[in-house]
Amino acid sequence: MTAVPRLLDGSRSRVCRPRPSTPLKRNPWGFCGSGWLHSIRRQPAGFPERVRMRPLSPCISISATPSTSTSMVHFPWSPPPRIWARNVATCWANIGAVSTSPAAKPVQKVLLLDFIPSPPFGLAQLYPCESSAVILKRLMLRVRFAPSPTGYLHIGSARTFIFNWLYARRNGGTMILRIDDTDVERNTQESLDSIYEGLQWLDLSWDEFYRQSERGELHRKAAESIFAKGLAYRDFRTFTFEDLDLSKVDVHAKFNPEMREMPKVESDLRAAAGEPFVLRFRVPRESRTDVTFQDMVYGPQSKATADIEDFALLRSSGVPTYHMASCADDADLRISHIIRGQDHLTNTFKHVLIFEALGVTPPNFAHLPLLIAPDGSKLSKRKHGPVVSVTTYRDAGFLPQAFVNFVCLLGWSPKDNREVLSRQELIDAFSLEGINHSNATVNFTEQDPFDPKAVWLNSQHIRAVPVEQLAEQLLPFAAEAGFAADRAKMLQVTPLIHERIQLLRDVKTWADIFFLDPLPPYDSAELIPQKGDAAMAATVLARARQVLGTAEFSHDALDAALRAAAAELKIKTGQMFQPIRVAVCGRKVAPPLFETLEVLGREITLKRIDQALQMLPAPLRTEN
RNA sequence: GGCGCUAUCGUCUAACGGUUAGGACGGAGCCCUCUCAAGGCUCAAAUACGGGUUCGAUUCCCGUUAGCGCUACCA
Repeated sequence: MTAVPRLLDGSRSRVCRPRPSTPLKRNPWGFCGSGWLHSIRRQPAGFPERVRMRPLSPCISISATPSTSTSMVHFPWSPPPRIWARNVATCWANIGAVSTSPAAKPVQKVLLLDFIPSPPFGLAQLYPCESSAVILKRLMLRVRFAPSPTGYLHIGSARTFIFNWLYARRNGGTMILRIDDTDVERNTQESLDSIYEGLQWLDLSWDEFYRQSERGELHRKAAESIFAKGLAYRDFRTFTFEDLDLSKVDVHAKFNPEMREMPKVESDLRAAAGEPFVLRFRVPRESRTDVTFQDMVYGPQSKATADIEDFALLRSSGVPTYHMASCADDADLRISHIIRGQDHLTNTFKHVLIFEALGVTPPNFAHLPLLIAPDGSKLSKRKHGPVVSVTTYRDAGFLPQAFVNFVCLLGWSPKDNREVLSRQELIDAFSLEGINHSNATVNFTEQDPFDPKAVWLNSQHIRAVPVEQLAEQLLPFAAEAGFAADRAKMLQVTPLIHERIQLLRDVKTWADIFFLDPLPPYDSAELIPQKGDAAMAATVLARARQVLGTAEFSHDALDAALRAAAAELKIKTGQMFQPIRVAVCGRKVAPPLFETLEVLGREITLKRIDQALQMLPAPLRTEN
């Protein structure tokens, strides 16, 4: 009970401005009631229409007028329970960055003890051991994925999204997608499209959307406020990245004493004269010896202020740097947990300083071990090409759930020896404690672009897909392979290849025999059975032709008839079946024979046997 | 160069300071079987190195080595 007001007392800075709330026209979850939809997912312009039309999937939404005493809250984790709660709307408006209803009054003392559940959906049912304070904390949990659109979505960034997403979904928090597109020159629309495309394929949702380029004003204001507090200074020197020799340069050389200690009058004068400058953070070195924070994965971290250079906040063009923009946004959006790649671990010391300068308590940090290539280098599109792109996996016929499964196992483990996990199982099992500290290698080669474990996981997930659904998913890959496949035919074929394919594109190599006519040419030597000769092959096929001319084309009937024929010819079943298989499939490796014949039908079967017979010398009369 | 992070089979990983160091993928072999796949069984395969602390170290501490990251008016 004491913890809650502390969370609500407004100790965090309120840089954000209220956004207008949207009147609720149609409640996507089917419960009625007039009121306001407090969580709106803003859609970027040029957003793919299909995604745009999907129902909102906000993490929490409250529908009620804040003035009424009863509100309804929707929790997104499944199964979605509905909980009656009181005063949550005002409470949320007060604490959240999502939106502020004009009618919402700041209520300091909103206790979630007011969060009185009424039957049949009691909080006790949901969280038998948890207090309201814990639940409030869950509601306030906000994570973000902040890619910069400078290339396609690759496997590493997808993993970062997924870990954020799992954490939000596991704990009932809010997932935010923020495009960090401040570097105008390097950003491309294609890259943005690729990110959407990848996330859409993976069926990963987010609850709020922002574009950093639209929030420049906020970032600049934040930088100004730091400058106003005397925590930053103007640096009028100019040098380029090329001037720097990283192997020799010493941070101490970048303290810029002459700029750092420049009298304010002089600085103001030169700025007023229009001299360009970079705004640098004045890292406090006198008042403290080190910067510390607690990383939820790597544990306590600390670094001497003497080893942190006076980094830039604003470029000479006035455009905020990444550090500035990112922190200003994280503060404004009330990000509670920053989950990102370990390459930002050392940057975090700077970020902590920025948050403090902004007067904000730094969020929680969790850094993820990096994904690296087999040669130990960081995954990069330039060096490793499309093998690291998410769309490459999609186009090869990975199932999104298998991809997510695979990627989660890189640097994280449920610790109970489970490997094949459904999306829901991942959500249930996910925790930051399970993340380990060392980089993980994605095992790919030139010849084989996919990690064998990813392929195996995919085959496992394929086997879990119902036949009808799999057939449907196979259709585009069949079309890609040039097969004239329709639904009905595919439905017949799918069971035969279901547990033989590892990637959806394998339909091309396994199912061709059902769609191609005539068969691609093959070597007639293939027709000769083990321990047999061409004569035996010819005999077998001639006999098979007779039998199949009359037999009923069902599995059991074919089984009985062909086994009987083998016994009659006094040869092994294998010797009997193999020539038939090759005649019908054009190769030795194929789905089981009787099922195959059944699907192919009498006409095609006989035609293919005839063709095979023509490739062989005339059958010998072996009857007597 | 400085600073930070990391180190278990080929790869992904498990192991309150006490295990014959476990599992999975991949590899090899056997069984099953109309080929393939699946399934069953078996095998090979790891605590980077050197010092401590401890009755006992994969685990804690120090050093070495190696890898990665940051060190930009990139993100």
